[in-house]
Amino acid sequence: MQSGRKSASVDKAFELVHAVSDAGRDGITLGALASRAGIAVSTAHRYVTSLLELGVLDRDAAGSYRLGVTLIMLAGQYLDEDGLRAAARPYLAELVEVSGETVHLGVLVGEQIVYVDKVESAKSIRLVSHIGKRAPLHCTAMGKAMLALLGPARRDEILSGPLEVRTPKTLVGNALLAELGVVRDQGFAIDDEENEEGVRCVGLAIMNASGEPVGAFSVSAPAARFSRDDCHRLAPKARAMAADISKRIGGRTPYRRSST
Amino acid sequence: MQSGRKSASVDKAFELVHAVSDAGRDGITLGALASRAGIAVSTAHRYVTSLLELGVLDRDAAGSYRLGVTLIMLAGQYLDEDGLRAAARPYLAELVEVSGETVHLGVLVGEQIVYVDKVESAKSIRLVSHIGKRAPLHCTAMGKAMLALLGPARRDEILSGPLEVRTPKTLVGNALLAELGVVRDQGFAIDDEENEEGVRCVGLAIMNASGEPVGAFSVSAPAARFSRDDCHRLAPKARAMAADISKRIGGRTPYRRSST
DNA sequence: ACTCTGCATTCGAGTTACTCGAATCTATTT
DNA sequence: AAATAGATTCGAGTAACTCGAATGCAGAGT
Repeated sequence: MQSGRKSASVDKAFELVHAVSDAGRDGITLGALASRAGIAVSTAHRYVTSLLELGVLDRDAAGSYRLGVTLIMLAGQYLDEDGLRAAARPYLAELVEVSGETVHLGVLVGEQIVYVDKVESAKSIRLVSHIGKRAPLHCTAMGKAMLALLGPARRDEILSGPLEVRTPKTLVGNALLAELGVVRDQGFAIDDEENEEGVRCVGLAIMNASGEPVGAFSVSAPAARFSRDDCHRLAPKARAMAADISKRIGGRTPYRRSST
Repeated sequence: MQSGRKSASVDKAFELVHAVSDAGRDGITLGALASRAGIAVSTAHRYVTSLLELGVLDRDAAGSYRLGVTLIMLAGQYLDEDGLRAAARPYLAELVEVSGETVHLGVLVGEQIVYVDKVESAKSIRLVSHIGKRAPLHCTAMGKAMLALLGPARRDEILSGPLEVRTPKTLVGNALLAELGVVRDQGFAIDDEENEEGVRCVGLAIMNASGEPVGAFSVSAPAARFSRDDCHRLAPKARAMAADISKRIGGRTPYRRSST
């Protein structure tokens, strides 16, 4: 095998980083790391040495490996430079104003949403959430808004995978498929306690120039004070925003096509 | 040259990532990237191919390279697992309550602070700030709080470097050194518009078991409504918190030693 | 319509820097 | 003091890397 077109070292290094990431709060030892990543201990050690020096990984008091602060710095840089985020910010802020609830911005990554921005409402009950957190597509407002606009092939590929039933109200199978039709028609998605009990959200997708959904935003609030009607009342304004944001990033207007 | 103790590939890959990070909002081309990192274009291409596939880098519409969302996911994971952050959270929240102003948590990385957490005040004038953002040590409340507790050798090393004068009130040279003495004595630092005009902060360091400052927290507010007296009024409570947080992460009580 | 220019991508020869298992070192536990 | 678990170093062998040059591709200029 001569020169492939990518770097095995880089791939393995990030496999290690992900292994550390997956290890969670307790960290992980070198040996465990090596076996998870499927490489020899001594090799893993070599990589880890570099990653430590770079600050991508870190060691805790017990000597276990953790993620390092370099990741935070890079992520901060990413957020500073993210065009979608910059374009969406003012709209999100306005949406918090009019709704009085917390607003999130997410991007589509593989079969998940990654939260990249959040504007919190002044109200006291804070929904715990993190920038960088991931969430599934099928049971969130942002996710369903994007799924509804995805090409049928890609969409079915995602829907055919295992879909976690997170609450009694989570939709899967044909019910979900039907729901996506409704989402496409009305131009927004409602997560009616499908992802987390007691939390209701409205979500809308943002499109790029090729007409693919690249991200979405949502308004989330405790179900007790945020009814389905509230969602519908918010929708016209939010739809105009989704169109504006999409235009700002050079994309198309979402929800303007008929599709299977 | 036989087996060194670290991986050249990993080092170079991250040099590329940093080069992309430094490139800023406009992204960067492969050629420019290669020359900045000091490697051949074809080699850079190989690395970049892997980094793209991993989502660490991304390409924009124009084909320029940008940072990718994988960094956000990893950073989110880091924040979830960060012990200091977990230990400090409740205190920071309480500090926002009592002060009514925005509170930040930062860690010491090299000669800079990296912000890892923020709890915003309800008040409307929002100080723009980002998790992941970096700030210098010599002209911030967090930075001075940590500098004051750093070993003299390390401290002088940092102070002897070039120190940016950011505002008319920024302290450098002997004035700064004297100020650090005051900080050590009183157990907290005040940034009196030294980093940014119109912004005043109180900062306190958090220590690890070896007695080194590993992080700090600060209360920041518009100078107009946050006087030096306000800072002093807040100090006793904040000092108790710094001690508690340090203890929680297995560290010593800060500001309890005499030093040069 | 054609060429030019800038950049991305592929290719192939040469060799560096990687990979692995085993040995050694270090720290913690019994 | 011995045992255990993990980190670190070593050395032989070779896979995967590096570089310059060639090729491919798209947009700008004439």
